[in-house]
Amino acid sequence: MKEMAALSEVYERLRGEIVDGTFDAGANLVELALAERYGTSRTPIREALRRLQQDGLVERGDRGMRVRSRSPEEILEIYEVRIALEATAASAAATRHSDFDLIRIHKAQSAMDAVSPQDPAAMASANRAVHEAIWTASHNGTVVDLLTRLNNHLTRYPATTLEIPGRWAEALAEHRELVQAIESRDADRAGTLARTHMAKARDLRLQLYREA
Amino acid sequence: MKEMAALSEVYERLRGEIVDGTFDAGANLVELALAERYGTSRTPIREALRRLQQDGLVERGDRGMRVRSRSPEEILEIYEVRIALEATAASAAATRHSDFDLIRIHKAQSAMDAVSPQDPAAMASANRAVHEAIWTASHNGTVVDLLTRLNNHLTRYPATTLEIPGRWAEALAEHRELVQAIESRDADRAGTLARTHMAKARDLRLQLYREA
DNA sequence: CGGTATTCTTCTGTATACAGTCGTGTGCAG
DNA sequence: CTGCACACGACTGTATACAGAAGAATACCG
Repeated sequence: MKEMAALSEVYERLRGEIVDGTFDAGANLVELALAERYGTSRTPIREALRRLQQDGLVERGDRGMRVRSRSPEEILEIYEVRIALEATAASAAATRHSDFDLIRIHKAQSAMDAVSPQDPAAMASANRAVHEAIWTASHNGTVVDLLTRLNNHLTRYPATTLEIPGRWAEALAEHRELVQAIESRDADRAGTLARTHMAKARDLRLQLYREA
Repeated sequence: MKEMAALSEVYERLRGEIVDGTFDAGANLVELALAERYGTSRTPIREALRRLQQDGLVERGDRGMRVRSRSPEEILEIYEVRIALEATAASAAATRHSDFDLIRIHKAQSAMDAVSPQDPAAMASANRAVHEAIWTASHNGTVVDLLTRLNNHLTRYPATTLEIPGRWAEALAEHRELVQAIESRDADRAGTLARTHMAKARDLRLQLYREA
């Protein structure tokens, strides 16, 4: 195995392991332990931690850094922002999409259609791919960037709303409608559909909290 | 002079000097030079640079870091996002503001009324204070955080739209209307007003480009 | 046996050393 | 005078050394 650029390498791995729950919320991140884990010195670790701090994934405790934990209220706050940004992305995509953007969106959509509704990981990732294709079609790098980061916070909480009975089919239908609006360059409609699509996701998340 | 926590100290100073134009766009940031400038070693400098990189204020060049420059297109992209987020903040503020939030907003507003329309720096900062008071009233930390960062990118470009003849009075009027909507807890109206207020700012920015 | 003071350990923040890279300038040959 | 090669200088990426802070463990005294 070749030694990679430890700089972004460490950042990506650490981010991944925080998002996928390897380190759970509130866990103390000890630099030396991480250095050993990733086979580097403390220096690249510290830089990765600073970047993650800026992402809001990690915060300073009394002693060093720890994985930031998010209250249910904060999760809902994040959804509120995501709703607004997804709507913005969708209507921008309706206005500015290229022909190739549509190809990407359709591809992601068919992939999502083909996923077995029994495989939560595949479902989550296919769903995400569709959204990302739409973001890209917005041709607004800032929107893409912010939505990508928000997702780090939302995917950290395992239970996807897509696993709720009936939600998968519903999401597929909502995507279809949304994509259609984008294709026909109806910006207002695309924005509205994206908004209600994401608002539903937020409500379902709330539902999950209610039941738990 | 007491030696401060160099960690966040250096980050803040460097961010400030990038935003206010001390280092202009595209400038090469040499670690050793910065270390000398701030009287520390390279270590805190590097960590500040990593955080700024994550903020999008700085990017990796072939050789080290340089101040990221933004094309006019990108500036407009950022406005697009800001419009959406300001609308979100305003309608959230209408829904969730506390009594004290209103006090803060009114204070900022009177301060803005009292500013001489001859002093661009004071105008910009008073205007910003009003917006920040509204952000705070949204009680959505994520929105506040994102808007704060977007502002780093927008304030970097000196010419404020507020200096355009007639715009100052207009902005004051728009603020008044917006605050009124927030006070009367009319979320839809607050969102719409914020949206058009910011959209106007974007259009004026575009106007500035057109003339330049 | 309980509480408090003190030492010990651990870990971070900062500085510095070292190696590798990239660009640049200089010297040598044609 | 020009082209190429080589060497030098400047900077980053990575590792490590050192000091100080904060918590934990322990010992001492009531």
